[in-house]
Amino acid sequence: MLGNMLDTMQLNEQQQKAVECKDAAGMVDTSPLLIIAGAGTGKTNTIAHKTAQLILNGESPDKILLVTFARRAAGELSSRANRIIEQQQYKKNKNKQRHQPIKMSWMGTFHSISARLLREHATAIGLESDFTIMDRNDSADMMDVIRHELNFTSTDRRFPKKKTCLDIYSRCVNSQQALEDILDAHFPYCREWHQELKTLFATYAKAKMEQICLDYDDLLLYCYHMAQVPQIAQQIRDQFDYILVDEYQDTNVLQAGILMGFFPTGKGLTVVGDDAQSIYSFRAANVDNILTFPEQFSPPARVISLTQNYRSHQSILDLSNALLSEGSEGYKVALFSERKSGAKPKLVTVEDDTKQAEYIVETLLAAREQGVELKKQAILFRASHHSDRLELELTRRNIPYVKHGGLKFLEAAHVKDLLSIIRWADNPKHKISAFRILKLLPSVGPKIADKVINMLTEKQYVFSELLDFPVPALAKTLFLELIKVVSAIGNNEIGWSAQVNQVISVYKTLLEINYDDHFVRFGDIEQLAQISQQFSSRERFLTELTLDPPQSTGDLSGPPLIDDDFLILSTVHSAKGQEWNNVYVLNVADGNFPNEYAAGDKRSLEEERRLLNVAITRAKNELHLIHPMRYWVPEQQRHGDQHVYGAKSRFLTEGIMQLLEATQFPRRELNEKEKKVATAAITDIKKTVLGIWNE
DNA sequence: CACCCAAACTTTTTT
DNA sequence: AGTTTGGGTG
Repeated sequence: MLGNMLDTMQLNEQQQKAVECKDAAGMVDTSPLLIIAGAGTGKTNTIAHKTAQLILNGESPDKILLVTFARRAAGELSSRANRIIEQQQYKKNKNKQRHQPIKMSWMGTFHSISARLLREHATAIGLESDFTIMDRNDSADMMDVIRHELNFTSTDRRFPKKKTCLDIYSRCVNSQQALEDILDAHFPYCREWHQELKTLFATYAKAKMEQICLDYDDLLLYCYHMAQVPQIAQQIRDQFDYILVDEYQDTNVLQAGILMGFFPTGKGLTVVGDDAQSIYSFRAANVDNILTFPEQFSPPARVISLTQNYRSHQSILDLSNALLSEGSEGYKVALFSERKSGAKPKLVTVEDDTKQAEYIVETLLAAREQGVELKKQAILFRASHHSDRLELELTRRNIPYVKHGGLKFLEAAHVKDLLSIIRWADNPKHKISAFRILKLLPSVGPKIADKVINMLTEKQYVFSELLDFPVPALAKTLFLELIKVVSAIGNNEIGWSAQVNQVISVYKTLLEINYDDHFVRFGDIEQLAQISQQFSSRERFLTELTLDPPQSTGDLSGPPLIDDDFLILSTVHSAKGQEWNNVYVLNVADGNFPNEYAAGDKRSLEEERRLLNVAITRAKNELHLIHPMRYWVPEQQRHGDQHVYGAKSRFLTEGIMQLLEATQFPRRELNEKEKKVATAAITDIKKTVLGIWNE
């Protein structure tokens, strides 16, 4: 995917230096290292080579810890490292014997590695090792229940929504900052609720403990605190000789704290990243982590920059370089490419989002005519809903596409239902799941569900005790069936695949009762059953699925999509690490790039600049920045149906404009001759259309 | 107490 | 356009 395939086995001088890591005397150097890898500079390849090199030198794969940003990247890295090892061994002894594929067991995201370390060392820190991991939705639901219980909802002023509450909480944890500071900086409109929020969060934390649940933030938080326990830290330190961390620019205080806690001297530690692509501050990522990394150690860590870009041609890089140089912080590494010629990036001004959609469809179809498959083109945008108008147009014209960062498979109500049954069986204390399932029974609502859960608590979480609970008559049969299944699963009376079958057979009825479109939904359920069998156990299934949710429905069924050629629609955030021949960026106007909520604060503004930079540097050949003069803003309901006039993005300064080719769409009026043809044609067509009635 | 409907209110990006 | 809240009905 990345870079030029021909270059896979060959490294340039900078990459070689980053891989080899020897000191002046030619001795192996394990002192801390920072690799600044600009966009498209073959970062993945370099890390893969480095890993392969270590293994070829005799290092055990089990002693290498590889931390990536997303699971996707981990898979790519591992297969590439294996390819390199295979090639090298073949070169060395020319034997036909294929080596056993290396299995890197310690490879994953900070969250998944943390989960694993916590399960292993749970007893040492007084934690149950079979904790349930809650995804964002579970956590939000739990927040919701608690804020109702605390009576924060029935007040004259409206309390923040459950998701907002969770966002605030999450930010406090991940940045390790006080609630008041977070509210002032990022949620000023919730400031008045700070006392209630504090109570809410305290109760939420307690509830999680009672129900043996850890949310995403807890995984890091617990691990961070575990790293402060000297004996455990030492044990984990001894477990690893080399630690490689990718996308370091997007780590937060907790993640950096985990690293520094376990590996304070930085021995064997390599972090890789690009501060110019740090775009996750809303998740409390802190660019300072990468900016100050070298000074964390004495002597300071070495820094190697990769600056040769293998993706784009020079005029795209010129734009990126110029954009970044107008920013106010960072390592400011200018990228260069050997491809000196290429079309100047375009800034296309269109009237509104309808015209924007038209322009894109027209241009990308023209490109396809020229031989650029849809797959090699992508539409990028700031927020998920920005592509709504375009999606309509694509559907109308039968252009297949896949959207990343949109509605997730796991967010579909029926998928959540099914998972809830399994989760509840897995962890009877998991109230959120229990509540969700029970409410699906006919004539069972919040009150009855609550009673059932209380009963279960009283009876020490033994499911069979529920069998004679007085549920409403209508619910009786289903209720009994449900409890029997859940009980059997919880006790592991049957194997994993039988468990799934039983759950589905109960849920099928519930699905039919609760959803009109149950036919369509059942398809997803069957798909989920298929996926479940790829995992060896229930615990693995639940953990993996919450930590690495599939990006789109297409991910699950594998490659056989509707068509083999399809267009990619993606948020800029989800587009990280990817590349396409032609890239179209939607709504490049003030309000989006930069986002209006970020424009006030200097640091957020810089992040917006980097976000635009990420979008730009995805393009290999053609880059189209589209600037609608008016666009629809759904939040602006104050005056009803309203368009907002998008001012030109403040990032497009005069210097930047020099590097862009500014055009209009529609390009021009028809000339006289064309007008005549058009008029004649439409007259004829109208005649024909009416003609059929006049026969 | 469950369920349905109408009105009010919305801050983007995601492991 | 989707979520959340409150009110009315059965």
